[in-house]
Amino acid sequence: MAESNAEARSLNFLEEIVEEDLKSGKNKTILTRFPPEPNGYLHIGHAKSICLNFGLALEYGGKTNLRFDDTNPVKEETEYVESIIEDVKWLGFNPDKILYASDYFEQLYEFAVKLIKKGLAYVDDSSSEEIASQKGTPTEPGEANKYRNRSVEENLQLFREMRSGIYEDGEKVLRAKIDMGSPNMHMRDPIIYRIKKAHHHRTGNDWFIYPMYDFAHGQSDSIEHITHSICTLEFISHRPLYDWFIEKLEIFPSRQYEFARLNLTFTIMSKRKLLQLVNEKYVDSWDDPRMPTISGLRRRGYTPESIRNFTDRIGVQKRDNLIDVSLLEFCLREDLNKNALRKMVVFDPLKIVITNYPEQVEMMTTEDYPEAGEKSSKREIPFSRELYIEKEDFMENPPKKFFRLAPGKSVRLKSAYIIQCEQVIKDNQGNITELHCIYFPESKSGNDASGLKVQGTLHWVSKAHAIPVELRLYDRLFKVENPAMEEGDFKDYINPDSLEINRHALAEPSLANAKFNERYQFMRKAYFCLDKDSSEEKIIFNRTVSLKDGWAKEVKKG
RNA sequence: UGCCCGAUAGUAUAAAGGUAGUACGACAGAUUUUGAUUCUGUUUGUCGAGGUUCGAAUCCUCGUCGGGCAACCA
Repeated sequence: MAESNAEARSLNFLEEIVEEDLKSGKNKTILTRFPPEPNGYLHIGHAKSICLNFGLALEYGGKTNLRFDDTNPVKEETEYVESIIEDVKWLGFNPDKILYASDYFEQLYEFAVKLIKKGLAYVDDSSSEEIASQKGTPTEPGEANKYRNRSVEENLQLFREMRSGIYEDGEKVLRAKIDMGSPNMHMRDPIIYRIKKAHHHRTGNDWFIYPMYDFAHGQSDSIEHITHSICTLEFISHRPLYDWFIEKLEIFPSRQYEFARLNLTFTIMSKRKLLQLVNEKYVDSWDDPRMPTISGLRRRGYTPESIRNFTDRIGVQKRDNLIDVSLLEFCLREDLNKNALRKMVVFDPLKIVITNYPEQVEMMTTEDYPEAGEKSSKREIPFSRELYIEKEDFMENPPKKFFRLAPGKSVRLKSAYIIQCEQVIKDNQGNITELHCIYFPESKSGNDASGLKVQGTLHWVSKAHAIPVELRLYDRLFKVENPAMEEGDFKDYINPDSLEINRHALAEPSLANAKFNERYQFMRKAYFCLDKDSSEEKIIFNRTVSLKDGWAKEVKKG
């Protein structure tokens, strides 16, 4: 992956660390890991972490494990495990190994015993409230309690009993004996094992005690010989603890490095809030195309390529950030522009009759991938006397800069003829019902001998051949840039117009064979993909992202 | 009023004591059988005050501002 043509490419801080460790001989090779807790679906923020961890390993010839941090049985489910594995693979990465912290429960238990034997851990009978109050606050030191001085033998006995299941949840915990006066809250004798008589998604009912994050994560890293354990900023204050356990347990010295998590405008990244949106029906599901989840983005039509590209461009640093969603959309369009099949779909049909065109069907040839130029595959589209164009592409009294159809004005119909509007037909209420136009036979696309010049080109479908489709038009989920930072409930800022369903759109006939793995550009409108709700009777497309609309901008300016 | 992170255009991200650059956005223009794409140009920045130095975004000091830390969550 190294850039050969840019030897002076600047490195991000993680790449610098890795290069230094490789150069100094500290590591011969690197091993990273992506460590999700299977308690929810992955989102675009996780994609940044995945790309970072896998990307770093790929760049320096190392490997990456996918390891589930499954130490809290009450929150974790195999449904989440499966979705996470699928999402990582969809993004284009292959874990060297798929592992689980729960695989190490026995070993972790032995680590705890070792700590007790060294006089560095003790069983505490205090209640959760007592422990909290004894812990002090960030500005006041904590204080030791009477259990802190239990003998090694007694601690060993008690810890064994905790495992055996004779105590109930909350009766006892195992704590590391460090420093109740530490300015770092995490060093004030952190709890490392608690009793939870719960069913675990993998170990079933084998265990009554489970290790806490701080006594599982670093240890798992060490067991796997992870060289660079990359996590988000909020774990910085855990690092002294991470290192303390490695030192006292005398195990492989994995090292932790922290980066700033991704924040994106007009959405939220909290798993808890995302779960709330699903549970309270603000969205249909975890993979609702409005969700920032990987599965939502996938269903929306995002490509793995565009997401990987995006994470490359945003870089990685330790400062908080809020990235403009327009950058994500730029990366998406960049990819789709190259790879989406062009199609014609009329969203809001207006009938036109070509009065001088015979009652016949003529097949027009058009390119599937205009960006590919001559190499593009081609397809044929039926053209006939009665067509539909977009309502918004006609104006009876157009402003000067309107390049589309108007009485007496002419435009080209994409890949077909130039037409001129002769007559506007209205109903009793004065609504425009159809347009009568004439076409110029000499102007046929590909061998235009008319010499006519037009300012606009419109998309169209043939009335007799068009097929009805449903379009789901998605917009941003929130009305404000940073919902998480607003006053009050984040749900008050949900965009009520985040989904608009169009049931009267008409598509060119080739779309009857739309495929799930294909991306489309409905010309002059937006990129779309087939939705999984589609059936034989109803073809449904999701709008992935709109095309940039220079005209809309012009209109807005007035 | 403890400890720990951090601060470069609107948003991100480079510059490792020596010309503040790049991308996205915005704006203007060219091209265009998609008002798309492409291309060209313009715009805007080192949190503040001191210090070290021939020279500071970079090193030091003191501030200011933002974030994190007091789950038997991860």
